[in-house]
Amino acid sequence: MIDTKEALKKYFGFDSFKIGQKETIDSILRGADTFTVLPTGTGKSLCYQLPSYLMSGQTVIVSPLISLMEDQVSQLRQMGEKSVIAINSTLDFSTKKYVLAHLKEFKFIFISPEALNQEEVFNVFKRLNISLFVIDEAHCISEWGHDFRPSYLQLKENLNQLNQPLTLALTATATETVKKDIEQELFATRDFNEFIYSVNRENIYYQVEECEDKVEYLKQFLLTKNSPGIIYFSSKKEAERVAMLLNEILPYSVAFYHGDLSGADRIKIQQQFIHDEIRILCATSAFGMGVNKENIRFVIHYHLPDSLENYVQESGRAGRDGKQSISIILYQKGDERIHYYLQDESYHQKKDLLFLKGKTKEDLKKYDNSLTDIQKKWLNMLEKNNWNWEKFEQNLNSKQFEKRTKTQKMGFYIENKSCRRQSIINYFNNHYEKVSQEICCDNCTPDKIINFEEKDGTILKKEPFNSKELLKKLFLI
DNA sequence: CGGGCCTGATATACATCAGGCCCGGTGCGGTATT
Repeated sequence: MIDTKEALKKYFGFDSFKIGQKETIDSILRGADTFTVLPTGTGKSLCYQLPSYLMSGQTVIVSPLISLMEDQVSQLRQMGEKSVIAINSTLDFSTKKYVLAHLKEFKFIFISPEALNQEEVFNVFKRLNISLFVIDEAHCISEWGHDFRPSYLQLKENLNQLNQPLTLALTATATETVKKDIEQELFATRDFNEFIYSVNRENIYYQVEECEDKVEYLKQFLLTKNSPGIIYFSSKKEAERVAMLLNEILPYSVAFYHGDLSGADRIKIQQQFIHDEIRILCATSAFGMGVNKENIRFVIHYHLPDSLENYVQESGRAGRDGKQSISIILYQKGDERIHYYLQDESYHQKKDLLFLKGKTKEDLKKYDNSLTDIQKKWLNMLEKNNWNWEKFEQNLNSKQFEKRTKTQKMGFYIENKSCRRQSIINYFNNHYEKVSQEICCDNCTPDKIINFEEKDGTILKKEPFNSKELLKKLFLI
């Protein structure tokens, strides 16, 4: 038996494992497919990096974001690992050709599910010697696979064609739905080990505020604070509007972050936030995955999150350093309707596709220009699945219903008068876990004063460059 | 889905209301073109 502890010291310089790591690594080294759920973002990459060093073949890591891949690549390179590459659209044509021709020489290969499904790429993967196939942020299969990023549902077929390599799925979100989807899509015909750790984040206080004037609430809250925080919005415009407003009245920088920003702006703002040059970020759900900022003291939801899964992901970005932090949802009746709309919207896009049923390939070419991106991808998938419309329509209806139900449950959480922490834990199906904390939530311990400010926190001066940048953006619209 | 806003009709000189319209998240990709 391999001494994993010795390997940990040798390759990473650590003396002991963090929670969940040893169990996961031992399982992989025994040759068992593994599904691991760890609550925070820290320490998950070691779960595949260490076994990778102890096995002779190559490790493939499927990752949802280019920025995530690049983080991991540079982290490995910093450790002195040269044999690492990310395959995605940032590679230019000739580099990509070169990399594919020499892919056998790389130990760690990061790739997006879309890139993996390009024919010329996948053909190369078939000839690799894959000792471990990792799906990082595996909840994306359930969250995005059914509509937003259908390539995630191709992984099942990819694994088949690669002769079922040893597979590891990693995530921080594991409701029954997510687990079911991952089981079905990745481990359908195989036994696998499952390691699920509590979602409870003891150092986060949970609070819900029903309020008419959310901006006023924010002003009151923020004027007495001096710590880094994120405010989540379900609309890009509103995130920008509130960021501008707060930037005027607060003595430090507030910026906004959403999917319309260019890649360069995203990187810049994220870096400034990580280095405390920007103190508060008004963001949509575009922000956060893979962001390792330890000292975020509060996460406020200006709008209702669309599900407890996403709420836990987003609020969980507070207090990575283990210090007392707070998560507040500002709720106003009707906040949920945008989610219902957006869920309908993606449903209707699928429904619009149904009129293509029965048409020949030649017929379909005529419509090609009028189809949305996502519709084209569905057509692509349907073709690969021999035009199984029946299955397609069934999925369409059940996924729509599932998403709506999740938003409704988020609404129940708001109204709930019992312990919020316990509600979250129950939702993630850890019913046997009973919590009781001195500092817990607004329902359990409303009288406890939450002091999460650093005593010696100094107010950094405003970055003039950045506020100018924000103003420029506003006037360009 | 549903709140907010504009428009036009009504009925009568200033306001009210019905009806229509608008708006809203997440990312891969080598799309074709100035």
